[in-house]
Amino acid sequence: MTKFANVYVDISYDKLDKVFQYRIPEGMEVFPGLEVIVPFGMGNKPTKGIVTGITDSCDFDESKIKAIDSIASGSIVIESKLIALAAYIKETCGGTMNEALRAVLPVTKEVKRKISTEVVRKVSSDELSDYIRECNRKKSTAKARLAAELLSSDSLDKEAVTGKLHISPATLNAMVRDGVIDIVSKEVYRDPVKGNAEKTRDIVLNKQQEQVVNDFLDDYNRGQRGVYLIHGVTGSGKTEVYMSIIEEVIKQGKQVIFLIPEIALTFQMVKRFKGRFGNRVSILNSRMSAGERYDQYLRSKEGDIDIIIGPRSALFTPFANLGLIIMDEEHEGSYKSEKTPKYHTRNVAIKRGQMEGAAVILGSATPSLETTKMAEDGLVKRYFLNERAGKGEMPDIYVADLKEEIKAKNRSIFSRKLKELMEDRLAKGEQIMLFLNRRGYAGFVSCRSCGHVMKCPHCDVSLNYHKNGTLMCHYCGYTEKMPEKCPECGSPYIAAFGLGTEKVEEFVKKEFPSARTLRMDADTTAGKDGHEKILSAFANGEADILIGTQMIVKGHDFEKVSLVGILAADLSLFANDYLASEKTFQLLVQASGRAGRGRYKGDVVVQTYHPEHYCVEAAAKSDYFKFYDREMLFRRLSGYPPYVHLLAVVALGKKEDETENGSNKLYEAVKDTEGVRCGKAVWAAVAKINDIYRRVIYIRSEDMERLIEVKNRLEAFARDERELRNVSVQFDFDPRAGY
DNA sequence: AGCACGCCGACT
DNA sequence: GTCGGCGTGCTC
Repeated sequence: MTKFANVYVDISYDKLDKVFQYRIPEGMEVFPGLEVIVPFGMGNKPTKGIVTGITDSCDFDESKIKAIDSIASGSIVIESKLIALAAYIKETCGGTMNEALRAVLPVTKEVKRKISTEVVRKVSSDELSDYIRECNRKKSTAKARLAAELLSSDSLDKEAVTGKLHISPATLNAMVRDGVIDIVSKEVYRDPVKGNAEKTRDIVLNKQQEQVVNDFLDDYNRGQRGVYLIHGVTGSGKTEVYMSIIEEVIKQGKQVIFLIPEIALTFQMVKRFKGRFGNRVSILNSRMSAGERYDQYLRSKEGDIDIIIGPRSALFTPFANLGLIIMDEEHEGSYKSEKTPKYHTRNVAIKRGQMEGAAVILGSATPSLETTKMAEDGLVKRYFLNERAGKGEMPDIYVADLKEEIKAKNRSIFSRKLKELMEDRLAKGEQIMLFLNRRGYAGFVSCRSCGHVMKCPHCDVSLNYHKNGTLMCHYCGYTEKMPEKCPECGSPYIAAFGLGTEKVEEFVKKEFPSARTLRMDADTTAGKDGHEKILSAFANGEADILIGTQMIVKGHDFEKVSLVGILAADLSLFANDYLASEKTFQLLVQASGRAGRGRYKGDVVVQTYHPEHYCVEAAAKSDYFKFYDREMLFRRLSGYPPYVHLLAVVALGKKEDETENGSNKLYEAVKDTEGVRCGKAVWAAVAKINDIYRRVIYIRSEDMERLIEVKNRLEAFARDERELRNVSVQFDFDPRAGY
């Protein structure tokens, strides 16, 4: 009987996002997940597509059905489980199936296996010693050199032999003829994990950690596969708990996905894991080469590794028998995809866990409100770790009221308390981290005469001043020279306001001339291993003070840091964003967590104009639940997640009027939907980015299903409505970014 | 997206 | 009279 295949044609175009049916030719073996070449369109252009299903009958005019051309060579077979996961992502997050398929496919094409050539010794050590003597007698120094090297190891990499040892191919051939060596080529996996494993020390769990491990494994061994939260203070040893659990899970022949929020954290995590689990651990991320990625994909499929470590894309590693997904620092915003489909890794991880019978562990010192709410609602089993595991004590946290500093005529960016502690630490040779949430030299540039603010011509934001005399847009990267006079009124009194990391560095150099500084922000980490270089330089003690943005607070563990200064807590606290308090709280707690991880007692200074803000107060006392209760009250009263679900419908267009008009049409189409509350279409806070205009509609409902229905209706509407043909519509459920 | 069909301006 | 402009519509 003729069979038909449902094929998603791999063209990244929204309006083509549906299955096409093709006849499967006699004798061709086709199954879901396979990539095939099909004739497409009037020109029967050979086009790659992904088979998502096989049917006996077709729902289309059979005379128009074409046959599959061939099976795509060198393609990746997607597990059918991952296709189902892609369908889930498409349904719950919006976007096209093609986009969802691409999201679950960290590897898209086969890359030729790397061939490694080795020089292998063929004779015993004794015979080899004789051979060396013989060579020396004949003055065959090259042969003797290689043979001597082979005394201590059975085989050597050919590249090293021809390179480091300066052995010519002719010599090698002669030695093959002499019968002492062989040259062997074999396919190997590329190893993306450079550097050596951290030496393993025996990890002794404290009582709290042990309890968590035991309780989890009790559940696990009974076949229970739920979602767990480990809420542990910074330094409480969550990683040791994870590793003990992982050890047991892989003993049962299952595999583990370990998610981290950022690629930059891979290195230090993988070092610890390699020490414990050897080469059964690997990594997967977008900075790896296509070949490296392909190999890790293959290794996971073929059962060559048990643990994969990586950012959110690693969630889609094709393990045969997935037993556990761990999401470290689960509160981090980077777990939400910023491009369509805008899925949250947590939701997809929980879904994959359910689909494949794997447990999910979420870990954080400052869990997201969503997760804590799930725990309070009994949907997530929660463990607390409230003491530091090692010798480190919790740091003392001082809040410096910047209003008081002004009253005391302190014009420095450092409060008196911070300055005093910095001097103390510099004198003792301990390290300091200074955190400021704004890169560049200063903030916006404006004219003191007329108030004109320098803005990006492509985006609806002000330009930031950088020290080399350029103005830069932090949205699109546009730069221009700092003008000498105001382009509006001609006044020379045009100047930069506000404080950025570059300027902080300058202040430090002025006030602490002997201190060595390092700066880490988007500008200094642009290169390939930018993060790593700066972090390892700091870890090696090449600087006394590390100055940086967000990125310095994430999970790094520096023994000698005993002081953390948060220069302007208000910068993120008063961002125009319902997540401002949550982000600030997490930041303050995580940043404080960097202090006093080793044998030095840590101090933290938080500088703010609003010491009475609940977010600052709770962070200063490290009181998560004080913050949680206040913030949940705010979310409930103002109608924000996790109390309700929020859907941002974003209309994007090249023309201002088309975008405005189109978004208004979208609003008209949904405004009377039952069970949802729909805001009018308004200009996004940043109304233009990269010359694309942005309008937004916020829709709220307690019921996620309702919002998904709304999304489906709007997707269909946008596809069919003429006035939306030049406007693209994107969906963002429970957005973590403001629009 | 691509590609073809289709109905209006400046060219051999 | 025709070559080609890209608006519109379709792709199993």
